[in-house]
Amino acid sequence: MPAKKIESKWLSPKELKAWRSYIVASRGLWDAMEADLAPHELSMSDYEILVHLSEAPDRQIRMSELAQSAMISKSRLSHRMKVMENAGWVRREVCKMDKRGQFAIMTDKGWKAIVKAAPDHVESIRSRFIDHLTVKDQEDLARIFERVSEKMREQFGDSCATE
Amino acid sequence: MPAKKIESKWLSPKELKAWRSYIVASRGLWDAMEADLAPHELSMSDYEILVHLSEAPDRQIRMSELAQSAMISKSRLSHRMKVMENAGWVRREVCKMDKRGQFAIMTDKGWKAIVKAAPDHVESIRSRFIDHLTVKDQEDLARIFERVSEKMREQFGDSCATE
DNA sequence: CGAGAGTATTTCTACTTTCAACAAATTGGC
DNA sequence: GCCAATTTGTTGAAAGTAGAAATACTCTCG
Repeated sequence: MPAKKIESKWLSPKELKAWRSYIVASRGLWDAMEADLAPHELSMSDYEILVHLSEAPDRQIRMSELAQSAMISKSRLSHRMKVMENAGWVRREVCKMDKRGQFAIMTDKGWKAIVKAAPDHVESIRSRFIDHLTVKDQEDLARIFERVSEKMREQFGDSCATE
Repeated sequence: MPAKKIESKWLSPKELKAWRSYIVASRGLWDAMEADLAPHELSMSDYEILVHLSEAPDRQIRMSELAQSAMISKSRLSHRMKVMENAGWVRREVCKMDKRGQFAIMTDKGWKAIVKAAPDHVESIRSRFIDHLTVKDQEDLARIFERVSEKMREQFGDSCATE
């Protein structure tokens, strides 16, 4: 049986514990932070979109780029943008250079919304996560997850295709 | 101003890096693992449900308990169970003792499905995550996320209320 | 016993997200 | 210049999800 890797042995206790703790905490953390953000009428995902938009030059950016940086599909971005457009936080404008393209543009109202939400969100990140880490922990986490991301990138181009 | 905490200062570079690396890697990891699991006609969430069900005594457990351990809402579990029931992986049976209740019961077919998927899933956990960690990393992660979970539990009972 | 309170689960409603087209515009070869 | 292939972004239908209301029991206590 010279086939694939037969090394699919089960996880050791330590490996299992690392994985389970990570997964369980992460799901809880996400839910808790969604809840923390809810008073601002924002989901974690919408917040992410707005942050990336707000960090773009002139607070405007092509839809595709935005989808990519926020790690969501184009169709999803399209749908969310429609909602946020109705809320008056963003507007869209065709790109002169490439008429297929659209620019997502953050409005003043959108800017104000994110500026208002940010301190609470930061406090949420702190109280739910950062405050329980030593500086060493922070460095370790950064190093570890940086590597995980890097390996994912080189591993397969697949699955990133958030098409 | 003795009010709440005004300490909502922004994150330090190290804090920010820890948070961003964690969030970015986690989203990528989740997507990649969903993709890895897809050939088995399973989502991460459904896999989780089946694992908890399979670990219950006699591979059967009350709906509420299952929802709680899999960290999903009851209505969602209800819906997924209907799907998995159609797939023949589980069945439901009223509880004799308390006729309000239902037991979720894993069928042989369900057991076979999870047994078949497990090795690939473990390989996925390894290749995407565990293989990039030293034993020290594993211990650190377990400790850190254990604490994060613990703090969430004691912090507020809210948001855990996956009611 | 029987009314009212409480519990377990499903169903209903209102989104949100995904998936598979689709139109429009651009690109590149010939 | 012309046509096929690709890229950009949108859309509508289908699937998924959360939370409230509905349903069907059980329990408590007078």
